[in-house]
Amino acid sequence: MTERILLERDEPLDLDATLGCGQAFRWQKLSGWWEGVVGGRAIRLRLEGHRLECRGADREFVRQYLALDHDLEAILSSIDRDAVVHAAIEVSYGLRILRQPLFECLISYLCATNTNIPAVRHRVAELSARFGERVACGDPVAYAFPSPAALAAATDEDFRACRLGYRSGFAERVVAALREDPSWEDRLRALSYEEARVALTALPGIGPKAADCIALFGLGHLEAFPVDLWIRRIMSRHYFDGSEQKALTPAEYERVRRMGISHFGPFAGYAQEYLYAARRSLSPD
DNA sequence: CCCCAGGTGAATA
DNA sequence: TATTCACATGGG
Repeated sequence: MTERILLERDEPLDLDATLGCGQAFRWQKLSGWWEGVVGGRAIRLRLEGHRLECRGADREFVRQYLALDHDLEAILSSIDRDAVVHAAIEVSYGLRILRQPLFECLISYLCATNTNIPAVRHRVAELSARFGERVACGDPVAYAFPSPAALAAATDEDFRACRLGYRSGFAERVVAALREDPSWEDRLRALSYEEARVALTALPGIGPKAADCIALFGLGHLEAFPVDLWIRRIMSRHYFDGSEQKALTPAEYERVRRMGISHFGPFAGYAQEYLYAARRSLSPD
C-alpha cells in the first residue's frame, strides 16, 4: 500500500539530496525509488513533483524522519549570508537534515572516522545483516539496524568481520557502556548541544567530529557544525584565508566550528550540510 | 605501488 | 599544551 504526502508550496524537499548526501548510510535508489530501513521499517520513497509516495511507513513517520516540519525556507534564508553558501543552497535547495534514530546514528558515525562513505555504508549494512532483525515486508530481504541489546552479543571479532577494523574495540566498549546504563540515551536527549558533545566525546572512538554529527543528525541540535577535512578545506578556502595544513588539530577543529556557528547562526548545521553537499565544486581537485 | 577518506587515542616532549 | 604516530579498510 502506498501512502501519499502532498507537499505544500512552502515545504520544499529535494529527496535525492536529502537521502544521497551522506548524512545517512542505509539508502539506495533503485529504479526510481529510494529504498532504506529506518526504525525497523523497510521504506520506499519516491517524489514526483509535489507528491511524495511512501511505502512501508505511515505519513507521520515519514514526515518526522524527513523533518518536513522544519521551516526550511526560513532556515535557508537565515543561513544565506554569503555568496558561497548561497550557491550551495541553490544547487541542493530542499535538502533536509534527517531525524535519525539515535543509536544507529551513534554507531554509524563511530564507523565513519578516517574512512570513506561507501565503506561506512558497507559496515552499517553488515552490522544490520548479522545482528539486526529481519524486516518482514522487505521485497529484497532487509534488516533493521540492531538494538543495543542485540549488538551486545557482538564480540570484537564480530565487529572486525563487519569490516570495522581498528574501530571494533571502540564499538564493543560503547555498546557495553550503553548496556550498563540504559537511561543514558534519554539523559543525553535532555542535554544542551554543548553538554551533549561533552557526553558523546566521553565515549571511546567518539571525538569532536563524530559527536557533532550525532548531535546534528541524531539529537536535532541544528546549530552543530561538524568539521571534517572537506569542510575544513572549504572554510579555509572561502571563509578565512587559511594556510592549508594537513592535520586537523583539536584547536583548529574548535576554531573552525566556532567560526561556522558564529557566521551561520542557530542553523549552522544546515549550512554545513549544504556546503558538504557542494564539496566537489567548492574544493579544488 | 601510491594517496586519501565525514578522525581518534595514546605516547611523547 | 602541542606534535606525532598508528590504525583497518576501501576508493581512485
